[in-house]
Amino acid sequence: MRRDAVERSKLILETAERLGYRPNASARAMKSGCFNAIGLVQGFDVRRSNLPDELLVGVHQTVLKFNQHMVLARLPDEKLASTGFVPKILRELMVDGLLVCYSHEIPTGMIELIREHAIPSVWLNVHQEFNSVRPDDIQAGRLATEHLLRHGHRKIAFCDFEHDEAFMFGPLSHYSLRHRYEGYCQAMKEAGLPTRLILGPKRREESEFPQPPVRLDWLEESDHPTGIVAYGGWGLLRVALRAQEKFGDLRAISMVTVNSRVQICEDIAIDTVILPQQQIGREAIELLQKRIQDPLKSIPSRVIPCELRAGFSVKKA
Amino acid sequence: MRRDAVERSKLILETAERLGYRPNASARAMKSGCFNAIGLVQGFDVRRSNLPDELLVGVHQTVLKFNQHMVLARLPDEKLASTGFVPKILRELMVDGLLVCYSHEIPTGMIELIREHAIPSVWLNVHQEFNSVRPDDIQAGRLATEHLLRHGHRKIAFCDFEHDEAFMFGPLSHYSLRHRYEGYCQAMKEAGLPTRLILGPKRREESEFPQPPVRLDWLEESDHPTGIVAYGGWGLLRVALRAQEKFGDLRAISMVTVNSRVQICEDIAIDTVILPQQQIGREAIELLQKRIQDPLKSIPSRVIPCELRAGFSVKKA
DNA sequence: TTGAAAGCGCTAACAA
DNA sequence: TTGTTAGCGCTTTCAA
Repeated sequence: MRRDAVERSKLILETAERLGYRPNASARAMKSGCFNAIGLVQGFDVRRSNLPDELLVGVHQTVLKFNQHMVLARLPDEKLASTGFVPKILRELMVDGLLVCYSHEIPTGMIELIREHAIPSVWLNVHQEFNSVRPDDIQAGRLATEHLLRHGHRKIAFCDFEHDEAFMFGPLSHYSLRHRYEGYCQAMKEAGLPTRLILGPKRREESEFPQPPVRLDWLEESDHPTGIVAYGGWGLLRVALRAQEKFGDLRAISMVTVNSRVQICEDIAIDTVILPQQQIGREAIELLQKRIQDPLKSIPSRVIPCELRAGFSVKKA
Repeated sequence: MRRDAVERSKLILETAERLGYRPNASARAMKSGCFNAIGLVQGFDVRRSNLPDELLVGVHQTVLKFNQHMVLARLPDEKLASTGFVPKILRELMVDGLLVCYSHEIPTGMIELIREHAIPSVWLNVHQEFNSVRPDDIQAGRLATEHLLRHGHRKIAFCDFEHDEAFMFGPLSHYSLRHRYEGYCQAMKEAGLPTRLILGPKRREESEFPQPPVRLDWLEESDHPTGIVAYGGWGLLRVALRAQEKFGDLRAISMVTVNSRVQICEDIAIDTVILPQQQIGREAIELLQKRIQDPLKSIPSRVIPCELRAGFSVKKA
């Protein structure tokens, strides 16, 4: 009997497949009351809501584990600012929760819109106490600095070649810049060393030309820094090339940066504090499951530590 | 009466909004028989299925117009190769059509899997006669070459610093490389000039270090090319730097490349044949609508012409 | 003009 | 163990 049943169910499954039967996800959703879907909300502007590939990989892997799928909602930034526009993903019921990816200049009303509609949501890379996941940028700054200190450097500067001071301490900058700088300052203070902040002229839109030159004047000082902790970006190449010119060595200035992956600069792999993007994606989805289960309960944000990956851009001082 | 009805319906809509009512997309899908959703299928490996941001923007804009949303399916490449694994997006009914983004090394069985399940689909950036959208890479190669010819160059080479010959003419390379080369050859032949192909040693994985050096030996020849058409990638920077060293001018060798956007190389905007990614995204979605309406009818692939955007990397010969 | 009901495909609960 | 049915939320159709 039992044996019979097993065989029969097997036959049924085979026949179903042969006939190309596929269960209807909508019907199942309606019955079960949940969509098995997570919405990913971001803007059209990449810089507003940058989503590194590594993070997406983490997200997809985890979503797969929960047998969910992702619904992508890329929202037109201008329309969102204007009155009354509500994107489809908020207007209709179609996902169980939202992953919100706005790190810079979050569109007006986005936050209220999401709260009003009471959809369980988790934010990526924003500095808020609850319901978000982000890397520990303070620790990242520390790690980078301590790495240079371990190599005997004493004159270490923190550099961001792409932003000026007004921007860095203004309302439009991302907290990660200030946090990494803070971590750098902490490490320097603990080592009893003075801090130094080197900022650049503000660069223009990426597609614009010409860009203002990267600030390299500090390299001309007799007592110039021997190591730098960089916020990111491509300025490091210019530093290396200038070092090549001046000291005959691309690696004359030791450099550490913070990034999602190791960046190659003139065939030199940069020593990098790796942002744990994949893990961030994973934990964000896991956090979101909890929020879906109990939408009213806010959950403390998760702050994920970073790891240093040594390259070839740091020498003994 | 009529007036009354209008006011009443307004009141109802307001109340609905106030109470946070949102129609259930699944219920609607079940009733209407269509999901108003497009699935985007890609692999985890970025190089296998690269999806430039511009293309996604075009896709999202168009999908918005049709009141659809995107479902993202990132498929684990290994599992797909192994027997029996069928991803959720194919296993269940949840989208009206698929946008398939595999340009390189399409996983075994992916094609049959999609055909077997008979889901209307459009492929991106593949060389097939029906149901795909891609840029006109032959024309791209021509445009780049003609641009150099117009500037008086006669010794023009086609370069790809990242692949060797075995790869280029082997089964694993992307058709776009051969097409761009073909376009280059056509233009040179029409001008009565000899062609020259410069390939590099194969580069290793992006994250690996060190990379083999870019081939620059041709620059040492007395009769070296004065202009190059490049397939893409970062080799141009090395050429410019070598030109700087040798001729005291970063722009001594005129360079044109093909890319989704203008690339800045040592503050020089490269003359670029722009791949019309946004339009590709748009047309792909439009094509997909037709396929959804009539799934049995194959539609000839659309080949989108490119445009040249002048920069500062081409000088009169 | 307004209201009731049927049915989309599925599953969980219930009856045979 | 097996087969039947109710109902998820929506829209369309039909009846009042």
